[in-house]
Amino acid sequence: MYTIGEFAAFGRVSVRMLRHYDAVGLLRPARVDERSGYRFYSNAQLRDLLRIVELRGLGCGLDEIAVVLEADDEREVMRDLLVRRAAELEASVAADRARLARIGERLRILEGEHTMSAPIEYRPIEAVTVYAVEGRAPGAGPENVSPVIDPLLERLTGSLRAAGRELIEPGIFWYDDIEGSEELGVHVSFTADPQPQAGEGYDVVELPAVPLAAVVTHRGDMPSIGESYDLLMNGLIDDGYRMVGPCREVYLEADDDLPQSQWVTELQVPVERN
Amino acid sequence: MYTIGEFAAFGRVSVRMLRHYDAVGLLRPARVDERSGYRFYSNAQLRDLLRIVELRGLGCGLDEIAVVLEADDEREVMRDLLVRRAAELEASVAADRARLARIGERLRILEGEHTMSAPIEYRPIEAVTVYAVEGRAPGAGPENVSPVIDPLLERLTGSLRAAGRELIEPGIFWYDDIEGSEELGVHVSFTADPQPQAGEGYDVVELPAVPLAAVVTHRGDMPSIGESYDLLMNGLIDDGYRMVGPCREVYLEADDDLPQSQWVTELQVPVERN
DNA sequence: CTTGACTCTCACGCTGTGTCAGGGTCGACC
DNA sequence: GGTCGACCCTGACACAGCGTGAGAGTCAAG
Repeated sequence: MYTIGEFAAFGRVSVRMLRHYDAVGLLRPARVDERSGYRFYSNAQLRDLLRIVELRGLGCGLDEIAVVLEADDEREVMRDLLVRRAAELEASVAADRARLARIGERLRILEGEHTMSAPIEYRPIEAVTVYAVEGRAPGAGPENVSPVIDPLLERLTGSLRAAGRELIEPGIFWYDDIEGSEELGVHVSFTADPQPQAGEGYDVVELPAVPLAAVVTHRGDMPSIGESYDLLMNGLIDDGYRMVGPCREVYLEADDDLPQSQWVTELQVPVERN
Repeated sequence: MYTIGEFAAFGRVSVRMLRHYDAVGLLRPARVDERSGYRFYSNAQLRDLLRIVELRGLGCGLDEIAVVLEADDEREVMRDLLVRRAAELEASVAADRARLARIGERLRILEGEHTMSAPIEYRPIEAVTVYAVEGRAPGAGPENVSPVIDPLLERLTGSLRAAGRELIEPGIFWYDDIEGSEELGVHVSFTADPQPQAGEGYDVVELPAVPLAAVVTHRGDMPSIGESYDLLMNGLIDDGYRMVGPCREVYLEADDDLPQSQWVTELQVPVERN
């Protein structure tokens, strides 16, 4: 029998936490003195405590730990928990890495920005007809969108080749919000023939003319395109415009045999004067 | 001027959050209708909103973001924040990696455990005099302790060699709690000469005899020693004993020219019968 | 005028932990 | 037997960032 203080010292846990574990039913003291309310723990419970501190150290939730402690086949449940937790950790590491990459990009922007001006043009855009495919990204931001783009592009080029059509530059991507969903609609397209023809695996879409758009030309690879987006968004607000429609990316020079650092992409966003 | 709903859609934030940002003073609406209480946002604020969602996405706290938005030299402050955040993320990734490693180890134990029995011996241990050095680890667990061990070992072997003494096997490590601190005392030692002699850079310590200790022999490398500790702790509780003192590790066969997989280490923990 | 979409405030929930206040209990020492 | 210091008790508030819900007011279109 240990007092709560001794017991806490064994597990290197705070007394507060032992009381909390009692309150939530995770680890009830073996005996509670009726008169004083003092908690007493048995050494059989030391084992549970060690489990708890270990699993907590791995970041498992108290409810998950409770399941393990109460399980008939502890090993089975424990293994499940650990495997699940490992998956979560992998995901967390991946997310953090993505964040680090974005921070790196932002820092580069920050260093360069004070020498760069914002060469934003404001001009109308003509309607254009394209062959397009559509997908969905789980959210905004490059980390969500990039992995969706590639398969879409594959699908589109595949379908167009199968239909015997040439790829006509420029490629045009655009994005739109989906009603009542967190997702982002992702559209990948190539310019259509003069007499557009429907076909299997792609849609014929007419992108409407835009009376006024803010346009910026991005020269460089795709990972750094966020830089140009940033410039565009901030610039148009500063210039007294506001976005009124979804954004388009026009790939003016983006051959596969050209290094990405030499690609030229136009970002177009419909705006209105304030 | 946008209503809260429109504004929320732009930043892909929930309406709830915009109200929250208002409440905590992070992003106050440009205008609030006196009669209805409706919030209205200007497009100049769109820029701040974009900053907020971006920095939130990177995991920055609202208070840190507030500092950036209110800063005179935004770029300066922003860079500081990003650099700091990057460091935090690195740390977080490292921590998660460590957790993953531990999970891997646990899973290995779990798979093996059902074929292994717990060959724990219970026997007295004689007093022994050693030459020792002492350090501190920031907490329990191999991830805290390992990085402390190596420098201590270097220091001890260095001092003993400088004093012209041979290293007498076995090496003995032990750990003890430090009063009123989260830290763990870490002691590294080698057996002393028959007539122990004090010297520069090491202490002469007599490890007291232990009336009864639970002892398990660990055969294998150091990373897997947690497995044996686990076995020992759980085994002695099951066998009806309890820990009454700090743990010792005795390195019976641990020459540097022996592969770690063939090392033999004895774990000794003072116990009492319940 | 009604209806439906939107907005308002206020409030509680989650997690795991620290901390503070105000008061009992225990054991040792005088 | 009294006193003191170390320990323990309960209960409450705080944290960060967001979800959810209740009950009520507002706005614009039909």
